[in-house]
Amino acid sequence: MDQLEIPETPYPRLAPVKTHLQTLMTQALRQLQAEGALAGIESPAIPVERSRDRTHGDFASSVALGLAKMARCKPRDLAERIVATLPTSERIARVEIAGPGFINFFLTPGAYQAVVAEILDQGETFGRSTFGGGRRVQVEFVSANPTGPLHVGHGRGAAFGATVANLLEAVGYQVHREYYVNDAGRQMNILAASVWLRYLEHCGEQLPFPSNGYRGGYVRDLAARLYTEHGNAYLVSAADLFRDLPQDEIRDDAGTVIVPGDKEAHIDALVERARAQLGDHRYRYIFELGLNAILDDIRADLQEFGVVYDEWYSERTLEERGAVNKTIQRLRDAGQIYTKDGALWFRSTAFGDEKDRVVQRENGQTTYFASDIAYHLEKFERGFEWVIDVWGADHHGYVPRVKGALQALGENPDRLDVLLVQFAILYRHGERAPMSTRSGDFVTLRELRDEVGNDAARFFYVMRKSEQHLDFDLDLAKSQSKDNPVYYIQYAHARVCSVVRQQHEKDLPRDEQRGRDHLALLTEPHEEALLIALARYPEVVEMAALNHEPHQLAQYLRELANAFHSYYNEHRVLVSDDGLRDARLSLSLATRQVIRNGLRLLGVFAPEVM
RNA sequence: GCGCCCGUAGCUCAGUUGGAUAGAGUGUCGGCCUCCGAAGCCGAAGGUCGUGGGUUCAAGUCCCGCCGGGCGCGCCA
Repeated sequence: MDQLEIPETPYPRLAPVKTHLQTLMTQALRQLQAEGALAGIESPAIPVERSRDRTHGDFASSVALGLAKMARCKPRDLAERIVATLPTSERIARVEIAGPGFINFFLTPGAYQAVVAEILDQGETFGRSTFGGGRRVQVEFVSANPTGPLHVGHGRGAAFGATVANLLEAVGYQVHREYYVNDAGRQMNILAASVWLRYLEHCGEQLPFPSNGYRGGYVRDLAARLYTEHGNAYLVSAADLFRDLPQDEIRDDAGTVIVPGDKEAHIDALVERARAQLGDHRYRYIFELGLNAILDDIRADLQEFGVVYDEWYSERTLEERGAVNKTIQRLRDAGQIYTKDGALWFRSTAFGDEKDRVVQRENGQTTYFASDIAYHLEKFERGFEWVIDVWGADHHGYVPRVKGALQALGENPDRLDVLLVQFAILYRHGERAPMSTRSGDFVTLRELRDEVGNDAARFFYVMRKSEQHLDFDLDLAKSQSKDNPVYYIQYAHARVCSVVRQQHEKDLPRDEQRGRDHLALLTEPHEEALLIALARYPEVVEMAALNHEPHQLAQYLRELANAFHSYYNEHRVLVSDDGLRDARLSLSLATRQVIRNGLRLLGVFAPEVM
């Protein structure tokens, strides 16, 4: 499993120029060692990074600062010796020592310009790498219970998970995208009961709708559909139905308890009653009706959002195979199960959890946790070397118990990474949009997509670090101006397309080879800045992928677009000189390619015209 | 109370895994279209990085204590 870990060295696999510099410095250090200096020092990882400040060159290394103590000399002196020993390279214009002992590298113009040809050669594969070596990683995300339509919170998990998956694929992992469908659990029974109760109301029955039932409008819609298609075939007396049930908990609109009760016991009993009164066949029909309608809606919603899955994994199939009971048995065999108060408990405290957890309730039902253990165990058994779960941050307390269970079963919990995504808060006209799941009054993902469009939604969702609360400004997402980063980036792409159209309209000849032959003419400061931005792309993709940080890519694309807009504003592409014109067209096309590649990873469309 | 996450420009956020003088966008103020799309560009102003210690050549970044905000702490999922 070691090979799956993100390498300890902060510089796992770097863009060609960086590795080139590292190689040169490694050679220099070896040379110094051969000469007797730096005795006893193991060849260290050599830090090289892009300089923040242009006066510090293009790349900087702090090796000398790190090794000075062991070498027992001043950092600047060590830097001097390394630089003096450094092999020459045509990609390096000059090397300087600065500050406390940094080694600053200044690249030759040719080293910048080469990236244009590289991008044009590689096309849509530019920025991809083989870092992952084809290892199989599973990314499970969204996995919302099919008890209602997706809301805006799920949307962030969808955009984030899909982008993380795309990024990992881009750096060479074999990615399996999966949605875990909770189609077996108690919540589904509650949905079925809710639909049926609304149906009874539709038939004219009076009844106290349970506090734990699903109240969304879609439940009534399903109930109405049941009535339209089957009339009174599912009608029973509501009075009989509710007789002698455990007292429900009743609250007023403000959420204050008016009548105390056990809402869980109430709803469970109600589900049982429903089953008994309807009989297996009719009950099953309503259950399936609700499940299928909602799941179809979720599937379509995500697909329209550009989120596609390799597999929709059914919890029910786990149960039907007996996997849940088998897993509990395995935990029991491992000595980690005990009985208390009639329930079965997993001793998760033995694995760092705060308290032990129930896997089977007193009434015999296995818990959500139990099937989740079975599911995660099965992920490993299916051959995934690395498993990533994307969860809402409110589930963070759940992490230790799942990892603990895996450990108890002899699996390595480090093979599971749980990425937590904070909620998104919608703002409209500077005001917080109401968002309450309790009453069923929430903004759905579909409503959001309809309002701001898929592109803006995808981009805004991943614009911020996932563990950061997201303020989603609806008005900004809809605006078509530079204020809106999505339009800003897309506009840069469309602009290049427009230049190409102009070139055709003006009948200006273009020769790709001539463009490549004249890349050396790209020496304007704006051109240099753009070339550097383009060269950074593979590094950005790699860092974004390995750290699970799509926002890095989003941020980068804005910077790249800015570099292009600035250049475009300052210089004409379609100049009369053939060589310069073709070189600038090549640069523009390379920019378009990178924007397109980056947006694709984010699931955002790259338009030719806007 | 305990645990996890977050405190960086008026606002929304980055900050290259510990590097050099902390950066963008937005907002405010001021400039740029006879010229490839002004859905754009350029400039100015704006900071005790919540706070107090510690670690070291070097801390916004790592450790500890406070302060403030969010979430979690069910035989719910």
